[in-house]
Amino acid sequence: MRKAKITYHHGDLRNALITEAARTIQARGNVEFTIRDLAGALKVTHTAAYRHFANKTAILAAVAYRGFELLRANLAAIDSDSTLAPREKLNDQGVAYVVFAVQNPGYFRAMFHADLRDKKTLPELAVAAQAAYDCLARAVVACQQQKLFKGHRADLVTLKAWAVVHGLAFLTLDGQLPDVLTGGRDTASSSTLAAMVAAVLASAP
Amino acid sequence: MRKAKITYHHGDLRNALITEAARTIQARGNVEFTIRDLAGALKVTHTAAYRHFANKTAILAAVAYRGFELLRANLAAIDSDSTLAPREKLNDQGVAYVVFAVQNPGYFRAMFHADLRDKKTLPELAVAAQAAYDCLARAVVACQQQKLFKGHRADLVTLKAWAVVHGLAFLTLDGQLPDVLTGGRDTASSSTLAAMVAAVLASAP
DNA sequence: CATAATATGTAACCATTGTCAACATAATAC
DNA sequence: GTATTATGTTGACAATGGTTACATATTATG
Repeated sequence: MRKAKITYHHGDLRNALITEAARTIQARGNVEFTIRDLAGALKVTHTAAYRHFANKTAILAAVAYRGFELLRANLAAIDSDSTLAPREKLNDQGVAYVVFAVQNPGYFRAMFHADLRDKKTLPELAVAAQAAYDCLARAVVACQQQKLFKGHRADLVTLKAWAVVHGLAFLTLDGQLPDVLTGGRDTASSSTLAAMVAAVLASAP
Repeated sequence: MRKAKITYHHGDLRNALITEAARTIQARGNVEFTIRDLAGALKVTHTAAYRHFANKTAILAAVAYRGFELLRANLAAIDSDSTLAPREKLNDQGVAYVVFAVQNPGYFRAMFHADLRDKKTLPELAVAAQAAYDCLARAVVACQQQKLFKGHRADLVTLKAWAVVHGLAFLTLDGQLPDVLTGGRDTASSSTLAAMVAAVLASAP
């Protein structure tokens, strides 16, 4: 559970704080944490955090950044899998998006928090977000090169694909899924969830 | 901008507090407000709020409840419009969902906040939410009675329809829409937004 | 080993904020 | 007109929580 290199007092307080912040957000279900609680969980004084972050928002930004990186890595793995057809890539990426959100709600919620909306001041965050989006966009373009989605604008198709999984992700996280769909099963199991998401994506309209 | 009946000191402090809370949430972009700020904006002492609400969470719940009611009313109006074909109803409801969210972000964000997730303790909130969902479900069933979406499960189709618009709503609110889509235009104009949403919904897949 | 650089701890400040108790006043009922 | 209730105010408490200044411990470096 702890970091790798214990080279100093704590070892890797910066990363530990990010991880703990994500954990806290996940536990509370909303983007709220206190520096003091993070530090307390790591057996460190709360002011130690200021050696690694300028302020609280910087911690949140770091959580979001790592989240975008993780998501991008997941999507990129599918994108670069040469055994998959374009349509499969698109579907798999959609499933992966929801699974990521459900398994990493702490990161996912941070990624879309209002305090980080001002992308101009957080350029690297915008880059990371764009990189993840580009994976999805590539899959759509590949589909169209196979004459799929004919007559549809690629950017609109991409946005729709994103919107479905983004909506599914938040509905799941916010406990809004009708019971009929989960069948009482817990969405904690990623395979169950993946099957469910795939079924929804395959549905009309 | 003020309430109708001025029968007492403030007139209708309870409703005014709800409205002001929604306004504050909208302005801040996240579900955060203080009782003191609400009261201050209404030229009332902050403790006056306790004459109408047990605590802060009760205010939030009232905001969410009114939100679900407003949304349901919007969707129900489309649902009961006999001049519309089932497929049109479904589309129009989808557009209406996003437009509602963008025009009433204060209510919309409250409706899905973590503090209200415990539906068991807030039965009337769950009822209001279900009523809104049922409008959408009815449109899907009507479509299927016209042999649309053949071979697809009605509940999955409904969920997908909900997920798309829910995702679009939050992406728009959170400022995640790629510029290419908005074309630099502001989503504040509901007609522009409606056209955009309709285009996305009409896209594959 | 001495010293600089880095990381963490101590202590305190101070603004914010939810909540409560006691009191005051306006609206309504009888 | 007086009693009653609904509504709003005053004042205060206690907890929270971000932030800073300064002291101390640990490690790296030469």
